[in-house]
Amino acid sequence: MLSNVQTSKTIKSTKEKILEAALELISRYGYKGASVRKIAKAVGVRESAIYNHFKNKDEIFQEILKSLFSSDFSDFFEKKPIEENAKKGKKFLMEYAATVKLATFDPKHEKLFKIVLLELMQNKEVREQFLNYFYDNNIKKLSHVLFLMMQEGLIRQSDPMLMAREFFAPLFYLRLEVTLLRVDEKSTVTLSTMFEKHVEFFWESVAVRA
Amino acid sequence: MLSNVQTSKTIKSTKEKILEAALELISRYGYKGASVRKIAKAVGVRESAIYNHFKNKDEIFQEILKSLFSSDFSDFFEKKPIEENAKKGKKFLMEYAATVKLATFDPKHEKLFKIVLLELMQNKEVREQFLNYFYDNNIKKLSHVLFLMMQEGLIRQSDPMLMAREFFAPLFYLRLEVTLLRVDEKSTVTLSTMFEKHVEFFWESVAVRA
DNA sequence: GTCTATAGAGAGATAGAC
DNA sequence: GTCTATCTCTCTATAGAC
Repeated sequence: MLSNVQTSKTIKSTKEKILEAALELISRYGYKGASVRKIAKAVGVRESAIYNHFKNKDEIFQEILKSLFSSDFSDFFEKKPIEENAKKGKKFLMEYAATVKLATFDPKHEKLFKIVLLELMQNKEVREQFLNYFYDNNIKKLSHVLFLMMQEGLIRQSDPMLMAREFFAPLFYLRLEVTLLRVDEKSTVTLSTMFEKHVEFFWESVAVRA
Repeated sequence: MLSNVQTSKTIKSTKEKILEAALELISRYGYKGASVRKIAKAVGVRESAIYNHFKNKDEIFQEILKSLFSSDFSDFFEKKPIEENAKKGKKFLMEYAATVKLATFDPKHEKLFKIVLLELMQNKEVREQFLNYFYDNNIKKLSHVLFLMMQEGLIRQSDPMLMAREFFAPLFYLRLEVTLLRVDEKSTVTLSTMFEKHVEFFWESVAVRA
């Protein structure tokens, strides 16, 4: 697990250090570009020492893969019953967008997102996790909430699945753009306000006026 | 230029063959994964022969880079004056979506799109071309058309730039999903109808009812 | 568990014969 | 313009001493 890496004062084991260095390097250079040499150097050990903790390079990557899609929204939908969320209407969508925005600018999540982008075309596992993750955790659950909102009469009738995609896609594209700009350390101020603007526009598009 | 590669009956020069093989291999394995060895093998010559046509591997990639963003929409906005497009309303948006759909399923464009995805995080040039291309050729020009549609009273008043993003992002996300599915030769039938559905939904969201 | 040393494969690129 | 041969570098991974 990479989750308790940040727990301060922890005396990191070599294994933890390897995972940390690998995450950093792979998010920068991709799987191929992040050589065992570079990882070892970043940790401060010899290459051979790596193999005391992992069978091979791929096992390091597999360990990181586990945390790729586990964090962002794992408990976003769980913390409150979905019916409650639906009643909140626009407020819920704002919270959702805020969660995406947070993940976009959070260093750890940013690294994981970069790895997804880097390996999406190369790694079948990443590809399938990507498609499933966004489908299940975003489109599918979103569509459920939207369906309930339709029943509440808050938003207009439409295909909930389609509507969920329409809500989700601009957030994804926004996240992609921000991530790319940040790679080159370019300003993202214009884009960072777009998360909220998107929700406003979307709500304007679907809300049923009383 | 890669543009006349398809001209049938052409006796392809070695240089053309190299570019063709490189396009294929890079779109599959990325720049790093497409080694000069593999390219030479695909062409049917020795590695050293490659260097008679290109200074180095990077020069091959640069040649391909040129065609990355040149094709899709280069003349889509040019063939008709923008004012005419605006008057067509929903019909114009349908044509636009159809163009994206066509590019999504066209083998040549698909390869180029894959290369963009593969190198987006690795190559600064690709990154900048990506951001500029989608901004200029899509968001910016789209926003112009949408602005005119607002003036015609066809659609509701809003920030044209924001609206252009809202129209564009779902198409991009759709293209991404389709491309990923096709890598693993999975069915894309459900998604392929989404291009039109998106336009319907969008129009429903912005159209001014008479 | 870390080190040195090394194997073995694959990468990009060049020299020189034909 | 293509070939053979070769150089040099980097990569993943292992053996064996400490």
